[in-house]
Amino acid sequence: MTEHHDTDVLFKALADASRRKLLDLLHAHDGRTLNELCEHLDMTRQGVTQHLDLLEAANLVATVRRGREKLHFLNPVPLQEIYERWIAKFEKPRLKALADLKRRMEKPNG
Amino acid sequence: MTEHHDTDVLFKALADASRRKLLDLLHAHDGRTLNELCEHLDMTRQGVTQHLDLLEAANLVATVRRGREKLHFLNPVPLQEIYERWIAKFEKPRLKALADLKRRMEKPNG
DNA sequence: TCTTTTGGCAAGTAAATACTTGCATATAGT
DNA sequence: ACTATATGCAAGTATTTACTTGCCAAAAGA
Repeated sequence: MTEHHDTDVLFKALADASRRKLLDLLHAHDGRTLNELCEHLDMTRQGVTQHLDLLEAANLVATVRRGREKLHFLNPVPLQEIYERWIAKFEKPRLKALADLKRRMEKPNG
Repeated sequence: MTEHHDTDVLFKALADASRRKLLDLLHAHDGRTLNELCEHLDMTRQGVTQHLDLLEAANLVATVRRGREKLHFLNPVPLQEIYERWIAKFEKPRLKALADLKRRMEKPNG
């Protein structure tokens, strides 16, 4: 609507479970090639490429070519911006405190 | 994918600019009726209803009927959960510090 | 009771989305 | 040079999504 275009691209990039899984995979282990990522998703390589293209357009993934391979890296900055713009804004201090407590209780030795 | 269904519903609810605008409207002023919300969006009432239904399914909006009116309230808890699960997880302390700094510099008298 | 206001329900449509198949290209290894 | 590997590009398709139009019902006010 009256909103920044990048914001829309970013939220749309996050709106698909396969793409969130790709982010998770890169979070667990950065710098993977396309084929390495494909092994974890139940779709063709071309499908994965298209998802990665969207993540790259949203600036959530950066790539580097090394020879015939393409390495993928996670960029968490846009997620931080979502937090600043969309979550901190809506956050009630009490609710944050509750969430913090819940997190501490869920992993007491974390 | 291997993911919780609610997570998908939540991200999909946030993936549309009109729905994010509705959240903004409720953040600015809670408890609005359907028609009040319609005044701010350039679409039919039925279209707005469908967006609100998705927000309600994602538990981002709760409603109460008062006579013939339907009042809408924002529930920020799922946003907090996104933060806990998706942003804090990907966050590098340095990047958070940068974002904080950027925010302070952008509104020096905020 | 009659009319207006507020909202619900259902079906239709146009566009966006998530894939696929098929073929082409560049790098690497033998 | 030949083959295998890693990826790119393009077009087709089925589903989902974001709307619309049209009609219906309930509550409120005259």
